[in-house]
Amino acid sequence: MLTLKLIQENPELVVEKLTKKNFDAREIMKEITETDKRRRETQHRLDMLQAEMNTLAKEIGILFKSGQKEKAEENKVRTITLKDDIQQLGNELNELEKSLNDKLVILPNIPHESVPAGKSAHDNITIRTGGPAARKAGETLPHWEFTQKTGIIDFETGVKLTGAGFPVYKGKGARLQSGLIRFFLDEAVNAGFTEIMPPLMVNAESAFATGQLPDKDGQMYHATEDNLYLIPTAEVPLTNIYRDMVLAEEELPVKITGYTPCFRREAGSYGKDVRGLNRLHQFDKVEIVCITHPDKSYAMLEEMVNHVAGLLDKLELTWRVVKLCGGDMSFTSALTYDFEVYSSAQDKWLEVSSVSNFETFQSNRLKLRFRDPETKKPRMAHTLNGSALALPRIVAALIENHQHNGEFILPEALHAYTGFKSI
RNA sequence: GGAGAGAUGGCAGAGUGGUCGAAUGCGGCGGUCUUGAAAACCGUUGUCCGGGCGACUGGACCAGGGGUUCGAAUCCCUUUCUCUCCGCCA
Repeated sequence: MLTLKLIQENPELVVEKLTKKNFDAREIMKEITETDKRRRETQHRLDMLQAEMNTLAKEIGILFKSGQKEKAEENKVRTITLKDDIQQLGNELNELEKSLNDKLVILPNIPHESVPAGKSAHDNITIRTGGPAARKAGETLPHWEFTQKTGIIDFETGVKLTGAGFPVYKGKGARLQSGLIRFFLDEAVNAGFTEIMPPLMVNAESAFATGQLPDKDGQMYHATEDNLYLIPTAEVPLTNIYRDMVLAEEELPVKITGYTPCFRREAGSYGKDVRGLNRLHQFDKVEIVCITHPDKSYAMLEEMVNHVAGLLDKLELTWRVVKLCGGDMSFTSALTYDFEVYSSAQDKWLEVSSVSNFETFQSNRLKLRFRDPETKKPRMAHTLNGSALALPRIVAALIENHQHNGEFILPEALHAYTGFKSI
């Protein structure tokens, strides 16, 4: 959520910057400005009435104490209309505030100035590449064939147990999963992140604070009986740890990591893009989350990008980093880098990580602040997060790029984690 | 799941209808003293929303929501959470 202050002080700038996200904010901004103006006026009138009421009540109290009952009763009569007015204005104010909030919540985050204009993924800009040269397309089996042949991932049984998109990992397939998770966690801890094991379900308040609600309602599994949501990413519980907090400046930057399964309904996506591991309802991911001083968030973003690049290098995958264009960025992000790895078997780039700076967009909803030592006042911190990494497509890419004569040879970095070198 | 008790400022803890944003202690910050520090003493000490160029000023906030009352931290209802006991259980 954008801060009201920014909107009040510079509405034209907000409109202009949001055009990069292909979001026409003119109409909504006009409404916000008007609603805000009315809200302030109403607040002011209400405050005055309440002040009057307070004095009156105080006077009545004094009159009663000094035994002037008749005079007190006289004053009481005057409070009746005041009370009505206060009630009515209070309702008006509530409605204005609600209406204002409903409008504010619709506005996406303002993109960083370096974000390229564009409509779709085609307009993203590749800024870095790494890893070995891509293999020739078609040399290897796609992962869904390889995993079926070797029996390490059983999609059919997943369907039997739960439904499509819930695979069962078996034997070396399961060992590969748990090994990768520990590998990613170790790497994150070595890079200074503190490991957290959060709950896998969150309440609506948490889902709202990180922006999943109301924007992505319907993408999360919802346990209606208890009104809890299965987390679509560890970002939700990890970031919400710091909801409603004022941190000391020395506590920054916060660097935390966590492994969780992630649950996504993925309503409406079918077809060949969802084949095999490409899109699942439940998948494993190690997430990294940072909270920084506003001046240091972009340096942190680079650090996170380097961390992910290091992981992909150790896994000996062919990767590239793209800077997302305005049209392809998420609602909440100010700047996002996507990592993609090349799969020769599928002959395409698979998105395996997304690293973003949200600046104060999440903090504002989270009420996540730090105390500025200069002013001694709370000030909003910046939040960032990234996948480091999401497993399924990494597994797909590993299998599809590291086959030699029908055998999947694991990258050396994983040997200690899996206890075997090939499948 | 059943019975009972409770939720107050950064923390501990008073306050059971009026002048209470809230005693007191601890902590924090500033100062006096000191070569420096400690101790002692003095002062200060939340957040949010309005109004004002500003000094300053109005309002809200005692877990959340609703109610009673001229007036609620205090009374009533309700939700959530915590604790104790019982039951169940990995």
